[in-house]
Amino acid sequence: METSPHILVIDDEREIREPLVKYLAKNGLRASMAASAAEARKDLKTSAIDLVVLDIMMPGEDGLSLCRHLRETSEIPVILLTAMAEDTDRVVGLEIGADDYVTKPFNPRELLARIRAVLRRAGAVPRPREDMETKRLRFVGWTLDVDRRELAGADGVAVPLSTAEFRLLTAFLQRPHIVLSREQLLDLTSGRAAQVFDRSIDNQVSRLRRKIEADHRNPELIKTVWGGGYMFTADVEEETV
Amino acid sequence: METSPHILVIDDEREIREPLVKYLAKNGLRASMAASAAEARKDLKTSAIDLVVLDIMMPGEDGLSLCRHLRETSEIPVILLTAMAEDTDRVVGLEIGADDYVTKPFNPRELLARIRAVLRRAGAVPRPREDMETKRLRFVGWTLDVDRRELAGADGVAVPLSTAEFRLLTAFLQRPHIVLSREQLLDLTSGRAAQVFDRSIDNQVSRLRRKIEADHRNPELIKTVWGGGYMFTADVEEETV
DNA sequence: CGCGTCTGGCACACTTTGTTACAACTTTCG
DNA sequence: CGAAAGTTGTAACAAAGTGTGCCAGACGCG
Repeated sequence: METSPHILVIDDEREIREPLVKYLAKNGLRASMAASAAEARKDLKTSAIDLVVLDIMMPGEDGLSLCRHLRETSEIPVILLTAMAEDTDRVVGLEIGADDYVTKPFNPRELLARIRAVLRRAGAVPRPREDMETKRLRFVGWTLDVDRRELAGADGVAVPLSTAEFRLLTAFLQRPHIVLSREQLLDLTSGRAAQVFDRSIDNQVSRLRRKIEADHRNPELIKTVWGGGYMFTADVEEETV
Repeated sequence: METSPHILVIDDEREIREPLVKYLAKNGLRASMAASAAEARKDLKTSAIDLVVLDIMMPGEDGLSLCRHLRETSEIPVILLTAMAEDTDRVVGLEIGADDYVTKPFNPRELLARIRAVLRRAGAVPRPREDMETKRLRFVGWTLDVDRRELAGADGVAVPLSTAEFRLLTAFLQRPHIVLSREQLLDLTSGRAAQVFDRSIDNQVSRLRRKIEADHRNPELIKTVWGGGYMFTADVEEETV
């Protein structure tokens, strides 16, 4: 069952906000609205918003500020509404991380097309599935029980994993056959940014290899991509319980 | 090691094309140009293009047609250049899958900001350069498993490949029977521009030949094209799993 | 044949990665 | 509360991968 994307329209002018939400709903999108940045922040906390349409000029906290905050704390795409058609404003908007902008007055059909375009791009990203009902991940005989945080070999014998090892393995298993940089892996496992000479991922990979590779000197599962990062090379089978 | 994104500008008007490429290069991007859709298709085959800036109105095959083709066969982002500022044209462009558009005459700085914005979004995704669902490439007994980064001989024995060797071989296998210049190979394998006396590709070819040629003194698979580059001469069979 | 240019291969320098050791920190358990 | 065990990041060194300089030989052209 496909649930339609949830759009949040943030604009202080009711004459803009309400018709727009109606129009979007009529075209198969779920749409909510907020009349201020403060109101929007509440909605963002309590709803699973997929995309934000955001007016720049608003009393109180303005759109650019909220946009910046969104960019820092989430990956929710933002389309800016701007009254001015000046180049500098457009550029500033894009530079602080908005995904697109539309100048007022706008053609609703064009805005809809842009929303769909941005959603399409965002959807293309292999996003970590938060609605993971998957409980077990299998690969070449191994079984990782995500709920119990347990890894069992083909013979059924459990191999204890530390927290970091479990997170690293999970990150790999959710994204097999693609190269993951150290920075990405660090982000996925601990959510922190890399130091200048950060070798912690190397170390964790080394430790994980000892536990899951037949010969940790000739790794088959976690391959090194010189100058690129690491890649999990086995097929992964998901088992939802 | 600088690996700046590689932009392809496609426009039939030299007065647009050339200054734009210069401007992009001045701002830290690698830029190539094509004067027609046909020329562009060639470049797209032999270079690792990260983003396309595409004029809609061109003699011969027009921009929309090429854009549609790009969207069907790859995930390379497209920014459209359009002479008209009419809503319908914008919408059509976005609906067939362009990532953004700019109306002529355009402000170079704005276009640059849009290019950066689109690249940032695309860059978040580990980009599959080709629409490669292909998992195995076979040639005269050899089998390259692209997902596992493994090369196996006719006898099934695996030959270890380094990252650069793997990338080089993949570049060849995806473009057999075509002469590839050193510059193109460098672009395809490491995404960087060539130095003045760059011999790294020669070196990698030499190393690769030792691994896959029966007699690396008389290469049969990777032939040297004097003054031109290298050419992979065997037939390649793709196996999609 | 002679000349300049291009290519193959080697050696070496440099970068990146694997591994070990160790210190700092957390958790467990008495 | 404190000791013991386990976990994790940093540093250091060894090993592997990669690029550059060089030279001899191959090639194209007169």
